[in-house]
Amino acid sequence: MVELEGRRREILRMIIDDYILTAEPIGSEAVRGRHRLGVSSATVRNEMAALEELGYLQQPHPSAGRIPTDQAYRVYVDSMLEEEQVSSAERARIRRTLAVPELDRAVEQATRALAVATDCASVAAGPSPHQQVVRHLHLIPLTPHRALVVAVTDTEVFKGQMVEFQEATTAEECDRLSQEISRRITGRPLSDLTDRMLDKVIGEATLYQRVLDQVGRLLRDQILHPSARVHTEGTANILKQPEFRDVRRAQPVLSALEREDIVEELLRGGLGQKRVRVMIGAENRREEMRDCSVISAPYYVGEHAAGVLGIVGPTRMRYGKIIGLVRFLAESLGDALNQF
Amino acid sequence: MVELEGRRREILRMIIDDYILTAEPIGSEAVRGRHRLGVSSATVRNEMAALEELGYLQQPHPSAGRIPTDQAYRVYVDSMLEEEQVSSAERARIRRTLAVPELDRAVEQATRALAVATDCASVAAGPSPHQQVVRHLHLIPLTPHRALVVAVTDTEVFKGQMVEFQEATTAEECDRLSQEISRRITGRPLSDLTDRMLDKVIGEATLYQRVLDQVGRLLRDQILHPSARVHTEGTANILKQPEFRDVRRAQPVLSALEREDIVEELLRGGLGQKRVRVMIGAENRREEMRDCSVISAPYYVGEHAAGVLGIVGPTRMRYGKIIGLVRFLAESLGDALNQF
DNA sequence: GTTAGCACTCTCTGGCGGAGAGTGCTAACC
DNA sequence: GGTTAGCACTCTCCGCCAGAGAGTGCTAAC
Repeated sequence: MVELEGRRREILRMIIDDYILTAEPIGSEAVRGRHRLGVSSATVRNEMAALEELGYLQQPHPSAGRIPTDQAYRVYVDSMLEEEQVSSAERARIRRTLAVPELDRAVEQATRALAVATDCASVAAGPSPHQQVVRHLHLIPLTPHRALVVAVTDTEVFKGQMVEFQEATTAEECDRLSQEISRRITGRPLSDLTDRMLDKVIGEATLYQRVLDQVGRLLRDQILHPSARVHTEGTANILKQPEFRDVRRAQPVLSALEREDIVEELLRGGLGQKRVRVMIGAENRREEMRDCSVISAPYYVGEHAAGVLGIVGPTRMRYGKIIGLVRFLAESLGDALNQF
Repeated sequence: MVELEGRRREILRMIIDDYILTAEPIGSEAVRGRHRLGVSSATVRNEMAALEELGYLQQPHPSAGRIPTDQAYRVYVDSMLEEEQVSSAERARIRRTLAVPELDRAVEQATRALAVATDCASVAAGPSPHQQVVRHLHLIPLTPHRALVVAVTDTEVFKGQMVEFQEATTAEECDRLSQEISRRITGRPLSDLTDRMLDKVIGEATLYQRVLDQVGRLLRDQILHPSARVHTEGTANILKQPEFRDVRRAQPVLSALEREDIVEELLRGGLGQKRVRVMIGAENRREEMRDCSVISAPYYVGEHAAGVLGIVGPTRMRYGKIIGLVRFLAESLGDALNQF
């Protein structure tokens, strides 16, 4: 990729800025007129032709203005962006909504706030399962044949599931069993908890084989299996964008956003990143998302990235504003969670 | 409303049947041709004019065919419908997906199955909160200052929330407190659990005032507050319907379906109904839903209606097939839940 | 009561022409 | 050499029109 310098670079920036606001192809005269450029439209035209040659611009049809390519958005985001600060009024408002006593709900609130503020679909993934450690595991006896098993991880997520005893079991037996399982499972990262390991734990208490199976299922399905940890909000916002006025374009995107596995896949990469990550158009692996950008950021609990949140919108989006918002929400959510 | 008899009634039925399949206005010639009617198109025209006069048909524009009104769908559903049976292969397939060990997930699976089978948006509301009784309430000590409170209702729903102690509390104290609260709250319908009642319970244990506040919040916000109990699936299916090819028509519907309070409101009435309820077009109170029909049915756990599930689709939908499916899924979900 | 026939109305489609927007190219200019 | 004015060219968009097609309501005859 060729480095852009001086005026040419400025012109590209103007075109992207204008296109983001208007969603209309930008012509040479519009560039010269709206911004006080000391050159004629013919000169701008020459530059624009060069920018097209370099792969930064494209024409929807031969005599229309130009629109930015994914590559243009890429340099725009990487080196032309003025990240907008979130207004202090909005900061305060958002912080208040995050003051809820539970991780899941705080994440949900953050997702919602993001959807409202950006007019995009907003997504979040909860704690990355493989780094989690089960801190507590309790069996709560309900009837002689039923109990509720509750597991709490180090990131304060808890999950429960009903388990059934084959034989009647007293509350005391249940307590004992609870402690027994707890002793072997807690403090150990869930990523270690392969089926084999679980079998070993189970082997020593064959009487409660079935209960242990069920506990294992809880851990695997509800805590390890990450899809249940995805939040999505504001997908209908996608329809407000002019590029998705055509239902046939919008439908695949909305369908994809309904699938937790796809959302999880979109966000997964963001966890490794230190800060805000921007995936533009075809940079997203998913075919359905080739007209969309995904902006995501991990949120931290203590030192480790507990999860990711972000937005999905058209590639033509207000990157400056939205990156600022995603960054702020990731930080705020982290702050809120750290208060636990 | 005038009773419809004989041929006129048959013609209306044909028009509705055809329109449901084609989504195109139906003309007199089409009615005569597709079904072997022993009369000419002129006669059909006379009948159609009468049906329009009576409010059953309308013309999108003066020289188009006719389409059914909400009123037409109403008599269609009430008295012309052959409810389609769900194929035994599909019955088996759906029953398998519902065999999960937990109410919430069974409801989720049922909603998903419904969305896939009907190509409509599918919604469900969990157990009606006011009829619920808390059966078990446990405090699980995590640290000296934190515990997880878990409540289990008679419909096997459980919810948890973190609570904080102002002063360090031992596991034994925590257990004692747990039993104390449990004794006073369990077995009592949640609808009795007004703020005043809660205060009375709390009054006797002022030391743990704050914990009790938090327990109260759990019960009110998570179990009483029904919005968290709404599932929605397949909203993007709405976009597949030709009547929603125009984004401006689809957007309000999708936005409404994203709001849990609206979905809950749509379903609420269905709980009282003994069986399948069909709300057609403007029969729905919500302005956004005037182009949609909602078909819902309560599912039973034992003798009492535990929740409602159903679909939202265009008024032009295959009522026969979908009513059959909703009925079957409500029954199957009830069966699945009764096995607990 | 039913039907054939017909005039009427409306939509839909394709073609056409002009306006408008934007371009690339060329030649002149600094 | 970079810049610019001018111009021909291309393409979309819009309104217009005409013809085809669909469907109707009305009338008069059966």
